[in-house]
Amino acid sequence: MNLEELTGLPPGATDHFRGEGIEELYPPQAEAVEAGATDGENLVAAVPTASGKTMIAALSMLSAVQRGGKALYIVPLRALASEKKEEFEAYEEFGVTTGVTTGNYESTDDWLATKDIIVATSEKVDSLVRNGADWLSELTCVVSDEVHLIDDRNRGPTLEVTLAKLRQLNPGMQVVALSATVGNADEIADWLDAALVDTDWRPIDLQMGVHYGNALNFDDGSTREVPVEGSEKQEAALVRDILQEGGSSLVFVNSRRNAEGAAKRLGQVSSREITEDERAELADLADDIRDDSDTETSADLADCVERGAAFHHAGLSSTQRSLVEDAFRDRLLKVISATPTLAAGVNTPARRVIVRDWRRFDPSAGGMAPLDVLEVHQMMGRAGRPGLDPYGEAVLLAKSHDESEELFDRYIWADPEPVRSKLAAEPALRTHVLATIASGFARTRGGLLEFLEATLYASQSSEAGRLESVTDDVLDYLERNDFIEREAPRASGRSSGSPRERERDSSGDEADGSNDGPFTSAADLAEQQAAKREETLEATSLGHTVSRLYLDPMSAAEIVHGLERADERPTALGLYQLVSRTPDMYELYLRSGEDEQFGELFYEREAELLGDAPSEYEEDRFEDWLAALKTGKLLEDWAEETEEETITDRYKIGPGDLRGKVDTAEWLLGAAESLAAEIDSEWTVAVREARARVEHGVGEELLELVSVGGVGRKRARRLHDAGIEEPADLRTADKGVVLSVLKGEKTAENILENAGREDPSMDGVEPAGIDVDGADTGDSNSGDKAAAAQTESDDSQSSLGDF
DNA sequence: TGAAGTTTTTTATAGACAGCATGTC
DNA sequence: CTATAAAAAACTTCA
Repeated sequence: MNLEELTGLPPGATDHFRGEGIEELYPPQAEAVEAGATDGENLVAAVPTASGKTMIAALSMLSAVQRGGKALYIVPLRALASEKKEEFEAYEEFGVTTGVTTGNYESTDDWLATKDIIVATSEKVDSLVRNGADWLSELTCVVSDEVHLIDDRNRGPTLEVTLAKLRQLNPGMQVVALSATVGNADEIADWLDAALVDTDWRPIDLQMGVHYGNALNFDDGSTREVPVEGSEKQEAALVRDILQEGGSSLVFVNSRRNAEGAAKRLGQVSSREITEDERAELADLADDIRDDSDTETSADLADCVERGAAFHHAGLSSTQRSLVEDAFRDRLLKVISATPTLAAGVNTPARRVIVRDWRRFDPSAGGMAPLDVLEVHQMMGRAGRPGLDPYGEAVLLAKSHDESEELFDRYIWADPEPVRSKLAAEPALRTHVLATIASGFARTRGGLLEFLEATLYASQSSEAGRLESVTDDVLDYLERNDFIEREAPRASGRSSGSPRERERDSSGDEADGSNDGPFTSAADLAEQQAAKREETLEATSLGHTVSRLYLDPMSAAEIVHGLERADERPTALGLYQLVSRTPDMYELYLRSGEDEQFGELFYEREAELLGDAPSEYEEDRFEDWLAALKTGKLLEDWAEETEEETITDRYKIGPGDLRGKVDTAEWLLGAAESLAAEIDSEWTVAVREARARVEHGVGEELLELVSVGGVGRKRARRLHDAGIEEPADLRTADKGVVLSVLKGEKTAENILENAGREDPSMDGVEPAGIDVDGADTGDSNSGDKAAAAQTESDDSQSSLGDF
């Protein structure tokens, strides 16, 4: 199908696409258009990665906008949100505007309401639905990218429920679901009342194969010699082989350590194939990486990068991740070894993809479990850049002939697994049931069940009554914790109930008519059931707060109980441990030996912890408690200005993990603050302070200073050491002192200006000797020395409790 | 006896969304 | 119940 044949797009859109070099639609795209993508028809497109799924979405959204509507594009990752934003912002040249909203992107409701296309993560959309954003009801088109993630145990239910709610909110709305090729795209299409485009067509050839011995055997029967020389590993041979043709490669492994180890070894391969110019650019890139964070992980990464290789996993900071991704796309980096982060994330194609490890440690399976076919296909789909590579190659590694055969059967010839809803899992249900009640989507038990019936879970579930019984358990839990109130309807049974639920009544009792059998007991039962369906559900004020804050109700319950139990003002550590033991905090596991170490810490500081510790004899629960204490201690270290490197070293985590923990704690403590206010706790201020300390990573005495723009944890400490204790001091302090503390004139001027000083200019000011003004604390150390001293004294990792 | 080299045992294991109100070194 | 790499420990070798 030719671009000219498209109708219903905004004027200028066709020219825009032609400007991008698009003349003709790919077959799946044409098929989507024929199925009504540009006419507002529902559509499920199950096509491989990089086969132009975004174009299908774009055509649907643009035609919807042209008809005067508004479109929403749901992505699974924040990184994808910014990627799509860049892409869609180009539409502004013909007058279609784009806005993004994710947890950390700035966005206000009125601002979004003016945009034609909005990009958001599924959680953010869920939150918007809960908080009743007005513009949601103006949507005429919703695109859900990577919809197969409904299968994900943690985040799938959110997407599923969100889609169901959006559909209930806007009955005529177009739904376009983009999926990887999965086993049951037809079921998803059924659920969404959508047409189905299901194909494995790809714009460039993808050859899949298995490397064994010295040969690479492809699925089309062809073979390529790739000899393994000397003691090198298979992946090294494969990387070298394709690099000599000028192609880069992507190696998927199953652990962070393996990713780092492989990158180190592959650096020896890649460093032989880079030019002098590239070497210089790589050195710059390595410096950028070192600048971002001075931890061991960064240093290792920088060392690899200098040789043209890199590793990629969630322990990297987001800056480092995008530096690596960009450099790889620019062909500067020749090879990346990565954990599966990269397969799901932003687009980073390579000529050759090597799936080295196809098994992964899975505690629930009791050991190593094979990866899903879907997952391996997602990785393999990263092979080949349309228009740039002649073809893509995806290679699995086998160590024996048998394994080679197994890999062909298991992954290359195999179809991906079907997508199964995970909504019935209790943690998911408890969150979404509360949200559904709080946002007024359901006001009776029957209404709730009716809503749940519209989910994929219900359409896939064969086990009758399962959803209902789990729902009842969840309702009990929510009522027990004071999040909802339930009220039985008046005994008369068939009365119409309260006025506001009348709207639901007509559809809520459809099953009853057939029950007028001769046996009164059956009729009684039916009546009882009908009565139960009319039970009213209402969120309490606390329940509304929990739902609005986007907390797991269980987290909220834990925090509320913890605060209620506190007789004295809680310490920072107490609060950090409290939020760390909620299910919303991603767990930090205890390593061997650490149970003892943290057991000791526990006895030392038991009094600070909120609520009752589980008995030591309940091993599992006690261990969880200690694990939370470990996380809490990490946060306390951070809030006591411990160096980043000391922390990453002590807890054996990457810089990205530290940021992640701090972010989550900040969010949870913010929520805890609202909860404290809600229950009239007297510790609201303590919570706020603990949150502020985590946010900035500083001690209590620096909180005022860090509120000045341009002053972070390090500068604040140095200023404080120099006797400048609060923003007001900055306005009167001797400029020489300020300059010597802050280094750099521009920084100093900028900070003084932010502090509201009238004459921030540093012209002609000489730095004063630092020890001139240390009088206040009697401590003449510069911040540098103090920081250095701290690092040194922290070197003994074995005793955590002694500072 | 002790440094250096080799084999065996032990150990550990992926990912990352959200509130709210603005900005690190 | 499954794997694998790296680190640590145990053991061997040789001057």
